[in-house]
Formats: sequence, C-alpha cells, structure tokens
Amino acid sequence: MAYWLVKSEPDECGIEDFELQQDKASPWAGVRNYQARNFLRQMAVGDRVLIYHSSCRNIGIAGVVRVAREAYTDPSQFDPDSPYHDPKSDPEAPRWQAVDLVYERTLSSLIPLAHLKAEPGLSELPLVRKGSRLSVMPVTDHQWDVIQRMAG
DNA sequence: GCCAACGTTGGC
DNA sequence: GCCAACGTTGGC
Repeated sequence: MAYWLVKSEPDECGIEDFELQQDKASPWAGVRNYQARNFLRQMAVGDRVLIYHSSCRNIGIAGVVRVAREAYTDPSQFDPDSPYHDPKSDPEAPRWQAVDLVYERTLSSLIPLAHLKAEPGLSELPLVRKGSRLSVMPVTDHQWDVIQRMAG
C-alpha cells in the first residue's frame, strides 16, 4: 500500500464533503497537470490519501481518505460546460484521468502548514517546498509516520 | 487583494 | 529548441 497527498480547496471538496458521503466514493477529477496526473495513474485501490486544505482560512492536512477505484478517464475533459473542459484532449487517447476516493477519517485537529514546514522529517515533501504547485504527490512511509505522529 | 513562483503556450 | 508572455496557483 502506498501513501499520497492531494490538495483541495475545502469550498470545492474538502474532508467534510467526504465525511458526508461516508462509504460512498467520490470522483477526484479535474487534475490538469501532467506530473500530478502521472501520480494519479499510480494510485492503487486501498492506498491512503491525505487531504490538504488550501486557499482557505485554515490551511493544512485535514483528514485521510482511501482510493476506491483506480484511474479511469476523467469525463469532465470532454464536457464543454465543465470548468475542466479540455478541447485539445482526443477521445481516442484521453489526456486526463480521475480516481475515486472514499472517506476514512477526519483529524481531531488540522495540522497547519506552518507545523508541516517546521518538521525536519517533511523537508522533502513537495508540499512544503517553496513555490511548489504540485497538487497530487507521493508520501513516503517515513513521512506518513511523521504526519501520523503529528496528528496525535 | 497582492504578488511570487510556476507550468504552458506559441512565435520564431 | 528557445524563451517571452501569459494564465494559474496559493500563501500571506
């Protein structure tokens, strides 16, 4: 089993939205960055995914979800009404994939970005590197352990 | 709202 | 293939 972290704007889809769905999986769609997409493709059912809340009042890691379905064609790329529409994507060779994620737990208290940045064991995590915009990233076993410890 | 840093686009 | 211009991300 592998570990991952994804960024989300809680206004769009935060841990609370997964919690409301409980055992019902939700699509993680709209990724439009090649590096992030390549990581999505590597996700396997059962992998754990940290949900990071960005561009909001309380920035940081908020909870954990689980991969419920491996990568499949993201339908929003072909939907002209979707904000994620990609007119250059060829239906014969779709550019973008989505996965399905299902709720696992909400942290008792959010781990703020400042704490993540201050933790030496996380210095290699792309999330805390200056200017990093990667929205889907792998988390090593060690980084995972560090974060679990911080979560209490 | 500001703005630095980034990824992508497109002219050459 | 280079690189300037552009649009976006995301913390503050």
